[in-house]
Parts: sequence; structure tokens; C-alpha cells
Amino acid sequence: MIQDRKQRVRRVAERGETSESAGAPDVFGALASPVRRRLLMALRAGPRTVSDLCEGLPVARPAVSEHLALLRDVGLVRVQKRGRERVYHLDPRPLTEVGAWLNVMLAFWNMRLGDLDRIGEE
Amino acid sequence: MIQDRKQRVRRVAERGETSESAGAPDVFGALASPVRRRLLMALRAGPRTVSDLCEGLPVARPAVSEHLALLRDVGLVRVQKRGRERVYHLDPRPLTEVGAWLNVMLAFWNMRLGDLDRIGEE
DNA sequence: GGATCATGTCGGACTTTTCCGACATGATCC
DNA sequence: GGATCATGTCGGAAAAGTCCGACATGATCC
Repeated sequence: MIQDRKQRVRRVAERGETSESAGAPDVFGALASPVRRRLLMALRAGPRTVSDLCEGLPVARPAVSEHLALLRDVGLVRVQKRGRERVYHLDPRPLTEVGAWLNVMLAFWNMRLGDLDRIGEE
Repeated sequence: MIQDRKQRVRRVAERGETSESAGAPDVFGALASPVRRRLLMALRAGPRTVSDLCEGLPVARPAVSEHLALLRDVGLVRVQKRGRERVYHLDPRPLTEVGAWLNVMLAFWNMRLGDLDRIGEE
């Protein structure tokens, strides 16, 4: 999460930068917010409208709307118009990037589990 | 990553708040920074001193030092004094929290893989 | 002891994020 | 058409994050 969403979008639009060079928030950044993680968890049960998703959350609707926009940017959710509502669907495919990264780290763990004991607390 | 590290530490110290209520950065927040992810990846190969870890990174040493402090706070690394150096070790155990969270999300995916096709782009 | 090296931390600048109230848009209902 | 509902977006404030130069600390070496 290197940059403001508005700024980034503007820079990509005005100067033809790639999302990459403009510092697009990545999946890891998207998961950094507890609110966004709760949104994703809520969507696990099925598609939901924005109003539905707002319930039980500690922030007001505009904030939720922006969190959803960020999740949209990184591809974790998709929208469907339905009348005057927007229905959000979960799309967990970008999470495989996190999974892959994690596997690399935990592979190390499995291979050297015993090492942890030898690490002094100083 | 809800709060400034210095502030949080102060609040925990002065007012007896738990790390939880003071909004301690969690593992997800720790992984949000590319620099921190690179640090963890570098530590995969084995223990490293701070100077070693600084090489090839796009930021100066004080920044690296603070990133390491945050990783220490969430338990992803441990330190060992060795002479005038500090040797950092990887401790991937907190990553299991991320792994567990991810499994819940991806379980959904496996169970409803076909649904993705039916989601309209609008 | 004094010089040097490795590292942590402080002070402050700058950027990004988060959040909200207010307004804009577009669909629905009467 | 006008009222209403669901949602997005803007403007701006407040908080958090990131980064660096400068200084502090503590170990080593002479």
C-alpha cells in the first residue's frame, strides 16, 4: 500500500504509468486491514449488497465503500449490478499469490523446525 | 496497522492497555510492506546481521532497523546479540495465523470453483 | 582511554491510509 | 415528474506509516 488510491488512479490515467510503477496496492496490502478481512470473511457465505456488508462493522458506509473499491482493485471481489443495488462476490484467486509466498516460508519452517529451539532469547 | 509504533508502545506502557486494544500491528500488517517481505525472504537462507540485511534494499539502515523492530513485535524474527552485532533469525510461527485464515478462504474456493464462471463482469 | 564499528532511537518531514459528512448519480416507485 | 433508496465519490481532517540524518549506546580494537 504505497500510494493513495485517487492519486494512483489519476497518475495511471494521466501519465500512462502502469499500475505497477504507480505503486498499486497489492494483495498483501489489501489483507492488512481488519475491516477488509472481515468483508472477505462475510462474503464467504455468499454474495452480499453493500448495505448488508455494512452491518456489524465499526465504520460507516463511505469507508466500507472505499474498502470495497480497494478490494476490487486487487481483484479480490467483483461487482454485479442488480437494480439499484450492487452485489459483491468473492473472488479468492488473487489469494493464491499469498498462498504461494507463504508456502515458500513455511517450507523453510518444516525443514528446520528444530532450529527454533536453539534460538536464544538474549 | 492501525497505529504508530512509538505511540502504541507509549500507550501500552503508560496506560496499561493491552497490545490488543492499543491496535498493535498484526502479522497481516507486517506482511503488507514489500521491504519487510524481502527481509523475511532474505532470512530464509539463514541468520543475518542488520548490515547484511541492508544490502540490496532500497532504503537506508534506520528504516531497515525499524522494519526489523516491527517484525520483532509481531514475533516473526528473533535477535541474538553476538559481539557488537545483532543476528536476526526467522521465526515463521506467527505465519500459521495467516495460513489458517487463508485456508478458510481457499476452502470456499475449492468448494465452489464453478461459481466463478457465473459471475458477470457487468 | 580514544577511535571505530554495528546497531538502536529520536526528531521531523513527507506520504499514505482511514474515516466521515455532504453531495452526485442512477434506479425504483408513486 | 418527484420522492426515495442504494451506492459511489469528493473534500478535508486526523491518524498511521515510511524514511532519513543525526545522535546515543555499547562492544571491540589499539
